[in-house]
Amino acid sequence: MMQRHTTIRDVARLAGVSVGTVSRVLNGHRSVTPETMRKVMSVMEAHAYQPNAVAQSMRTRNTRMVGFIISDISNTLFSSIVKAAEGVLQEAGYTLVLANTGEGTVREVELIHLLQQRRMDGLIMTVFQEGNTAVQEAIQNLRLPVVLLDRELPIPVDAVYADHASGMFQATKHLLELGHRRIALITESRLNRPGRERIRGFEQAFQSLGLTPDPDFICSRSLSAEYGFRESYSLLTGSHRPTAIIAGGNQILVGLLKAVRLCSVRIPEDLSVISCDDTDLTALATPPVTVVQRSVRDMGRQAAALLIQGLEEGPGGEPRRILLPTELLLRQSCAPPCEEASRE
Amino acid sequence: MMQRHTTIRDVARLAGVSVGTVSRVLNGHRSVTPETMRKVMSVMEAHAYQPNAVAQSMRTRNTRMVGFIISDISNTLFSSIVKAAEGVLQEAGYTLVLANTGEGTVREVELIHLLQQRRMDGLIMTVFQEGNTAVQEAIQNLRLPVVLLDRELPIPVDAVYADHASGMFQATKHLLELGHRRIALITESRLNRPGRERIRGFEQAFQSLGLTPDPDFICSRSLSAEYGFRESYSLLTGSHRPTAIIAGGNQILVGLLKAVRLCSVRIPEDLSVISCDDTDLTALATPPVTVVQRSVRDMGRQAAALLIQGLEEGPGGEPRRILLPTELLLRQSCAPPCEEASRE
DNA sequence: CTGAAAGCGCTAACAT
DNA sequence: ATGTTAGCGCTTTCAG
Repeated sequence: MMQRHTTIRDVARLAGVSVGTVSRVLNGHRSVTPETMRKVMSVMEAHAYQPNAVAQSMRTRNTRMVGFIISDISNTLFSSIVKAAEGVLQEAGYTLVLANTGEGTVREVELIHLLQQRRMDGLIMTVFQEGNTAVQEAIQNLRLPVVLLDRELPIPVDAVYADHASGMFQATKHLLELGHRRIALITESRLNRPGRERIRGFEQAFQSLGLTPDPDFICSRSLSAEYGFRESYSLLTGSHRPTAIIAGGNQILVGLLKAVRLCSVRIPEDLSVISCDDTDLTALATPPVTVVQRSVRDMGRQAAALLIQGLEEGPGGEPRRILLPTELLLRQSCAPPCEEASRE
Repeated sequence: MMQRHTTIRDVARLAGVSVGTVSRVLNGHRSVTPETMRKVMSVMEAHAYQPNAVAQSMRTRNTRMVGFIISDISNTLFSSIVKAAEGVLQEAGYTLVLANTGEGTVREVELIHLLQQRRMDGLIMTVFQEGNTAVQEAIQNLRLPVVLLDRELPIPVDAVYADHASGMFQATKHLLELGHRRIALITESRLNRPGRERIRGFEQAFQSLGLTPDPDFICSRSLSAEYGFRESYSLLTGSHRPTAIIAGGNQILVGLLKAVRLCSVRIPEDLSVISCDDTDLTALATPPVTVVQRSVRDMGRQAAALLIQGLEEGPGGEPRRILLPTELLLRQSCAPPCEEASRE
């Protein structure tokens, strides 16, 4: 399907030099006479010569392409990370190859292999389930620089983490200090780092006051909006209602707000709400939602920077781990629990 | 940086056959004895042989990679389109290469050339400004299947459009029928198809009732949230206030809602609002926002399908254009204008 | 049905 | 400083 393009030989012939010389011009070697250089360049210009990157990759054994494997690129969190990473990569001369897994572990392994066949120089990814050994193996056999996003695997691999525990600690503490005791947390599975860390921060906040959270109020099975809705709905309509709910993820918040609307619950009078990750929705909801925020831009940039570092330094060396801060951004979705609710 | 991988020669040697035979097995040629095949396959298996796609591309002159050039992947509209397109492409054995332009026309041309050097089989893109001749030239010289998203260029190229005019017509008509006359439209520049079409639908709705829209109420210079805020704010604080505002894009709505909040304007009592494209925000804002909706999923899928078709059929043939429907989704952000406002 | 060999476009020695 | 040449890993004639 490819057109017949001008090749380095065409340029060489037209400029009256050898292919080696053209190649040297192309790669900016110093040992080329200014005049020869000029001659070659003008031929390239005139024929709009585009070096064939595939052939270059074949020869140099690197593609300057980086694979990005992600579960759902349409999630604003991920797309923001991708954008930031792509910016850094582009700057460094790398091109980003995107693969969406759609939350399938099988697909994930397939895509790792696919990108390996396509000879990516490195990979940035966030595995679907940390515990999956097939994926772990695939990554380990890769022998490529890999950077994990918010995932902790028992293999030596670079990673960028967000400090979810600390953010969740602050969020929970905030609610406790407002007087809440019946606080629910809806977050993704503890089988992945973010879920685990959030629950840890949540429990620690209770413990710091000598309290213990109600285990029935910790819902951690998925990060989908659907799950957020289901859990919120059953919490809000159950007999033992929480006075505050923390949504551990932007999609969970979407489900939570749907349930809140359906149940005609008022925020913050009837229910205090805190979410994780700042989005258009949290900023513009009524009332604006207090969130545990972090810089997704930093996450993407750091991941890309880490990968590039790994690419340039070559294999070996201790795995690098970067922990990015989170902080509580107060808005208007939290208030002391109403007396009636507290008395229940 | 690449590891020394098992090659087709290794496999051939180990299986006691020639490289040609291994290649035939790899490509599923019928003319291979079942036994030879088995032998070769088992060696491949044993050594986890991964054919080098770069070498294959070099030889076959196609990469099975498709470039996707977009201005802002973090915009939920675009990331949803990318996701849908990627799904279809993956299904067909193509891999998506993503390039974010960040709204720079220079960068756009550079990226087109970059992806050309990397020998993409095809391109899906949405140019930043239709009028830019440098980009038009770059696309035309590409000699590759290209699919444009919501852009109309004076060159023969496939494209997928949304029927913005029709949706905007309905939206405007809806407001007019509620009694609004001072309706403002904030949308992107008419230099691009969506802006042009939206304004066309807007004007036609007025004309269908023998009316003419106030030209001061048509703001069309950008699709950023910042622009949406600025225009909304000056509309809402001006002496000649609109009773309804239509946001021509999800980011413009973000700006509009910020201005609404700042000005303490009530929706829909003081101001009716309609937006374009359904998002979490429009569904969960208070009140939920009436929108001109369309299937972004279809847009991505159709673009990918069109490209694949172009890839398989080869060059030549009339450019294909697909028009996707839009429709008005009524929610609670519109009401008749209040008397006081109407009298002004 | 299978092997041998040419060559895709480029880079990097090695010569000169 | 520049030319010559050997591959990179694969597919595809062309023979046999």
